[in-house]
Amino acid sequence: MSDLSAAALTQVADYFKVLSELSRLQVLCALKSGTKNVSEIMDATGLGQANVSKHLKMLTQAGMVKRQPQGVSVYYQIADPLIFDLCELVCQGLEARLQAQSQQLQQLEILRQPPSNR
Amino acid sequence: MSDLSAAALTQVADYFKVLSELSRLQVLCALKSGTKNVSEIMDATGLGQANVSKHLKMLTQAGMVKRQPQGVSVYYQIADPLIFDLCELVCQGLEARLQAQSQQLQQLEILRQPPSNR
DNA sequence: CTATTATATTACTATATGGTAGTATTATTG
DNA sequence: CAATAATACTACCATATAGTAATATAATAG
Repeated sequence: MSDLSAAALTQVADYFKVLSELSRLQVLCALKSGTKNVSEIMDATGLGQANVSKHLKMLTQAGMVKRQPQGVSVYYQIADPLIFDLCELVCQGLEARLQAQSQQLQQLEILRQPPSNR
Repeated sequence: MSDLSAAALTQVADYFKVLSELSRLQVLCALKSGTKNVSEIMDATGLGQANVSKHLKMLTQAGMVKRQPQGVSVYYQIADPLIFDLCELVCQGLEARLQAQSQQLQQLEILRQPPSNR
């Protein structure tokens, strides 16, 4: 757990770090429906050009996205569908937690009823 | 993809962000084998006291870890086993990528054989 | 070759955060 | 109550990084 896998854990942490920014998740979501070039990604996400370019570089280096120049523009596509499995799992977890919280709130509501007699 | 789920994507990003640091993954791994108090976590990870405390706070707020004071010490345990499923998936993905890379290296090796005759 | 368009890179600022020393808080013991 | 031990909090520094403006590079059209 300590020495041996510290390097491995670092790689896992780095992978998660790429997925830990709204803008990059937006780029990935924009590519979920299919291949897009940089301009199309900018339109889909509303992010600036330099910004999109930077994020795409990170995503490419992380192996999550594949880059293919085509004429004057460059098309990108999802290279690692695992990403969406991960997001799906996290969403399910968050959803479950929200439901639990709303249940707790309901119970508080019940307790908050003013005493009917006394 | 754009407006509606931006808030949802932010939550997903925040979740990943908690998992995107080596120290926090080390804390989680230390807790994988069972409940531990802060001192034990410090021993297992080699992290400083204030540092562990801060990370534990983040992990608790993210719902990944459960806090239970017991006498003078405070015990923590994994509250969300999903974490390890996520790490497992990422590890598998990284492993697959490494294998592919080593395969590519092998092919390069073959090409690098010096011409036997001429 | 020149102009134009698409993308990438660089330099910079503002912000966020990991680590740590010092201090505060809380529980236990005598 | 005083002393001690375990944990939490605060203030601070150093570093990393998201966003952006300006510039560079590459490909195509004329």
